[in-house]
Amino acid sequence: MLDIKLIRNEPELVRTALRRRGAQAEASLDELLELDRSRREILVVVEEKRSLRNSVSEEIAKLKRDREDAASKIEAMRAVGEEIKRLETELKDVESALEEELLRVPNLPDPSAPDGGEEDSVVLHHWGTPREFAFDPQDHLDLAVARDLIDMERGARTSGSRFAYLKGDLVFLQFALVQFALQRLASKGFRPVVVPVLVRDEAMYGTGFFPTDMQQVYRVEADGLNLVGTSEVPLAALHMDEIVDESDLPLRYVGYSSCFRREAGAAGKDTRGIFRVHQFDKVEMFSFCAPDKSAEEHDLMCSIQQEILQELGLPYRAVNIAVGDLGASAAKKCDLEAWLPTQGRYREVTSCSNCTDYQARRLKVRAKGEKGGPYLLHTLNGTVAALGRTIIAIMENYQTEEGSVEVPTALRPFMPIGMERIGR
RNA sequence: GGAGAAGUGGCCGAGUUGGCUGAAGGCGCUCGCCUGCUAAGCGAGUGAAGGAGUGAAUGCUCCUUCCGAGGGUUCGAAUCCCUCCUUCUCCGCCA
Repeated sequence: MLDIKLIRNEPELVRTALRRRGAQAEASLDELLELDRSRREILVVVEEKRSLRNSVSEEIAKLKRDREDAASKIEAMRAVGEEIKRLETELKDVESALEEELLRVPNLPDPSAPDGGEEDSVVLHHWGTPREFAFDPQDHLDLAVARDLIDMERGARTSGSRFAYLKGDLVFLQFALVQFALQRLASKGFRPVVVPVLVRDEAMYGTGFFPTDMQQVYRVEADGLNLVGTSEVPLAALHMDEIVDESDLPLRYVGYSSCFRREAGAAGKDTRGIFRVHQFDKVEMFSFCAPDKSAEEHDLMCSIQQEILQELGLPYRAVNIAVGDLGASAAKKCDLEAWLPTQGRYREVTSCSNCTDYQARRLKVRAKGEKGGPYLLHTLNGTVAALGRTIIAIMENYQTEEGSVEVPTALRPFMPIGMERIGR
């Protein structure tokens, strides 16, 4: 959420920034300003009346204590009370309309995010050299099906399309990745957290997934809860409504959870294998930091992501995502795309966003300390390991001619003893 | 799921014949004083949100709201009524 005061005082600055996201992002700006104006107009009147009521009520109390007659004042205040009630209703209507509009306005993009849509994202650099195969490489699903490591048919029978069973040694690989990722991040000061995956609406609104991306979310209507699409949601909500001590910053967490996405609108896209499924597991890092430190923090998180792919020996490229492709809450986002030999291209495996104070304002996450305060923090999130996609990248890049998969050396300490190869 | 109890400021904790309590008292914290050091002691300060006014500015003045959340009763509610949420205890069930 944007600061209404910023919109009020610098409407043109906001308009210009939002225009980069597209016409509809700035569409509600004028209506918003009008609602804000009328809110303050009504507020002034209400407060005057309340002030009057307060002082007269005191007089009434005094008269009653002295056992004098207060009937005429009480009678007068009855009318004022009704007037206040009427104005309060009016005020509340305006305020909820304002709130509703405000919740739909996306974050202001960072100047360093490139203009344009998906195709305008800027490749920052490459790492690693895609392997030359002396044979025809197979894709992850062929490799896995041959050894019954991924079962899409039965997944579909049980749960529908885009659900899978992961089986056998691939399960060990997944948990090796989890251990590797968690330990690496913990050693860098990120506190491991297993998060709730069912969350209240507040957490969804607070992180900016509601109302914009409601159609992507599985909802458990009976309990009014939502399945999270990423542990970013419960991690961000961890400090909801809190004023933390500035000296504890930055607060760094690494979460592990299953993630659930409806993938509405992705029909026909990436239908093969487990590249795009409704349920996958992910290790995610999250940071709350001081507002003047978030650019630095973003760099740190991006470098951690790269370090991990490098240790896994997966060739990748880093991409600065264009404004049109940013989520509502991100001011800036960088993806890492790993090389998939059978697709002959780089595909997204991690993503790292700086949400500035957008989520913090919605969630009311603040700090105070020497700098004074309470002031809003900045929040950042980044993938450490999206297990499904990382497994795909490992399988495809580390496959052997006979169809087994070598385990990257970095993961071997976390595999069953002696297991250096999967599917032999 | 059933039966009870409770939710007040950073923390503990007063506050039920509704009115002068944003909130006693204590702890903690900050600043100052004092003291070889430390401890103790003394003094002052110490919640948040919104709005109006004022200033070049760090600000300052005033008002409103907030005692788990939302409604209601009343001239007036932390105090009375209703709904919801959360926590605790006991029982049942269960990974």
